[in-house]
Amino acid sequence: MHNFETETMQAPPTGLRERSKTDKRKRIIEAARAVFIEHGYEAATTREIATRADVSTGTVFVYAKDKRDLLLQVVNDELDVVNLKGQALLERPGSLRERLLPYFELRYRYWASEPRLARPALRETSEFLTPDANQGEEAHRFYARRPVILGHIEQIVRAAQESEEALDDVPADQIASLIFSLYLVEVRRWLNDEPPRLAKGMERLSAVLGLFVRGILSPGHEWCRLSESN
Amino acid sequence: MHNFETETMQAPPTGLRERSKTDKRKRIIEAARAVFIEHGYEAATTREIATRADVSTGTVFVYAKDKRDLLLQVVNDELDVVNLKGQALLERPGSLRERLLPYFELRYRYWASEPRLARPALRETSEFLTPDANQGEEAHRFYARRPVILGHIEQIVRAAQESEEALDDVPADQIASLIFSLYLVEVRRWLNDEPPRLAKGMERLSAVLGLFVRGILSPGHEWCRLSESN
DNA sequence: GCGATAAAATGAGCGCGCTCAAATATAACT
DNA sequence: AGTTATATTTGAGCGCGCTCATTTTATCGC
Repeated sequence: MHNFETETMQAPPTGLRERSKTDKRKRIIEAARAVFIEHGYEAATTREIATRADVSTGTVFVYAKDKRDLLLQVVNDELDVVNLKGQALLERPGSLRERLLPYFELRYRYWASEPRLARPALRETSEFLTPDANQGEEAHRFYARRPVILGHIEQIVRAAQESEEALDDVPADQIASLIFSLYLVEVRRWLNDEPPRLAKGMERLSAVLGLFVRGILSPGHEWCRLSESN
Repeated sequence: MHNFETETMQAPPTGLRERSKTDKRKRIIEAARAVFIEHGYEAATTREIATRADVSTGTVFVYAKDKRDLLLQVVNDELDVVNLKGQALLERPGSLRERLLPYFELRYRYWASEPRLARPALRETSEFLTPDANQGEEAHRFYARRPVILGHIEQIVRAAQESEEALDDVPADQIASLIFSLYLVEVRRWLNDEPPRLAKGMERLSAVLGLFVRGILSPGHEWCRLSESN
């Protein structure tokens, strides 16, 4: 309580109030991250998160709608970074495989880095959400990334169509949507491995995508050199 | 006194105890079904289920490991029937599409009949779960159906390969697994519609499967007459 | 019939996620 | 500086899923 800060150097453009608010928010989601990883999402208690963030249990729910929202806040910022890196990757040229796999590998790498976060995040977050509004802001942030990702994949597919690697008698967005579906099922399946090995995951994803892609490749092109498709 | 039980037609293998046990089990899962449908899975309380089944709250958890287990008990019996009908369907001849779509339609029909049950059942039940043992008996029953379904699909695919409708340079089980993945994503997406319309669901599933199947069909064959592939 | 024994049902109670009336801290005004 | 108005925090408390020591009930040898 010995706060003699009245003498501070400059007029703070951000009032004390606002600053302590963002401080608190940061403390809370950092605490949440730590506790989720330490005990696992289900076993983690919001009371412990509150204690570690040095706030009361009530305050936690001022900054997050519910426990699930807390989890999504933890991953959302990190996933935004992943998406940015993914976007950067789009600049690089290459075959369908050479562009698609690194794009997904980025995501696999992130999920692998913290399976304790990844598993519940992908579980709590069910397929192609309800457009329902009763979901909370962070849930919307989470789902808002999907059209972005679909856009990226579509871009890659379209490029392949224009270079005539892929047939263009099917709209790129349909192809992108199907590829994304396969990605979704495969990450989920992979995350049940203990632990999820990146190489194994990419291998299986490549196999599945390769199998699909046969149907859209132009004659003479192939997904993968040799027959190491498995 | 007049204990002429020795005279009864047969030795009763079911004592009073066992009979009242199965009675109770039936009452409980019927109550669960009703309450889940009435309030939705999340909002339903085990206390209300207990009351309706005319047992104490504790008894509910003698017959079910937890709330989720209750849900799975409700759907498991019904899904076994669906699987049986699916198996019967395998007898019928036809093209890949003519055999695959009715097979999945059976499942769509079931899920559509009670979306209040379907949504949480497919949500609580995450992708290809951990083969972990800490899951409860009913969860295992649920997942044990997957290899069966995969087997059915594989059978259909293999038949198509043998009739030379489909190429046989890819193992049927890989194809089956991919088709099942697409089904999983599509039902989930469809179940977020309010309400889920069977026709719409089958249309989208057909479109997605059609897109995939291009890659495995023999030249001269097609998934779907005309270009009503959407 | 009547204890003895084992199986099954019970419900008070625990810790959880989450709420909200009240308390407290900050800002604004005179 | 004091007063009022507003934003923020608080924690007792609620209803939930679930447990387990205790009580109730069915079975069996006599």
